[in-house]
Amino acid sequence: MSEEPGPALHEQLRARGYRLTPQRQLVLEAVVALGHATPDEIADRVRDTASGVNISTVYRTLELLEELGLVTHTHLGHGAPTYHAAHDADHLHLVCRECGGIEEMRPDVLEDAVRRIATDHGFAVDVGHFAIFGTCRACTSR
Amino acid sequence: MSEEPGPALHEQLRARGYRLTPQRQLVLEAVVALGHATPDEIADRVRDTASGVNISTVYRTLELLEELGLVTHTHLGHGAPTYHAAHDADHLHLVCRECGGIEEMRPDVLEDAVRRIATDHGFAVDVGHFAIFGTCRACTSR
DNA sequence: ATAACTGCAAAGGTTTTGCAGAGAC
DNA sequence: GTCTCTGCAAAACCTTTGCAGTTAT
Repeated sequence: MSEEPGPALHEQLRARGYRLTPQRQLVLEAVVALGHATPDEIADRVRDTASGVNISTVYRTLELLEELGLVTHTHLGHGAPTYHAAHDADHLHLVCRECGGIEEMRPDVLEDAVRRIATDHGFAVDVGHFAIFGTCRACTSR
Repeated sequence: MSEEPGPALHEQLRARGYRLTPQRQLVLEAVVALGHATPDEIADRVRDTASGVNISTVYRTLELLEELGLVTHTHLGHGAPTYHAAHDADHLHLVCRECGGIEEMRPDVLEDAVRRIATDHGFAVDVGHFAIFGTCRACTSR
């Protein structure tokens, strides 16, 4: 595992003139712990662990952490976006439109396509950032 | 062009016990005419053409038309979803996260990946339904 | 001490819902 | 005449913003 412990966050923040606060640590920890989570779920999680972090602070913090490259977000459909810790962002989501289920998948399958899109369109694909919609095995055979 | 004129909609609706209303025709026409549009843009368009269709009717109608397979929607990011007429849904969207620009692309590049996802995961990918995020040529060189 | 950060409350935008009246069949 | 559909208004979400007080540095 290439997990970065606390101090790294501190450095990253300071390097840009930001400060390390308990809230920022808690939000980052929650994202890491939850794996996948919406801003709301993150706020809930933090509420359990500590005195709580206001939802607007959660939003502001997620934006900041994303700017620092520590988390990323994905749109899994209609509702709120899903946040991941950056270090395990390297997977795809298969979202079933029938049952709403979400599977994860290694991104290898798209390597070739990504290369061609870069060549043909000069577009650098961010593979983790989108969900693939369709129908899962269970729903297909129904 | 394989454009279906009015009567087809009537049949499709009746076959499922639904009714043909002016609002439904207008919304479908607007989707076809606009190519890409959010529910709000559709409502605006319809407002010009006729006496207007209430926004909640637009939502309800889009849901219905999607159920009938006449339109599809795509999540192009944060905000509102984008609707297309089903017959020209066969393209992909490249969404630049820097500038917000949207390019369209033929879906051929993904054929192979789609086949593999079907084989490996039993998941039937709906190619038109997702946006591909990344950085476009202009923003890369900036 | 200073500037950044947080919580609160209010506002903004999008989508959904309940219901009574209008309209397609 | 039915039963569906629409418009309206309210509510439910999700996210952002202004501001005054708090806190990291």
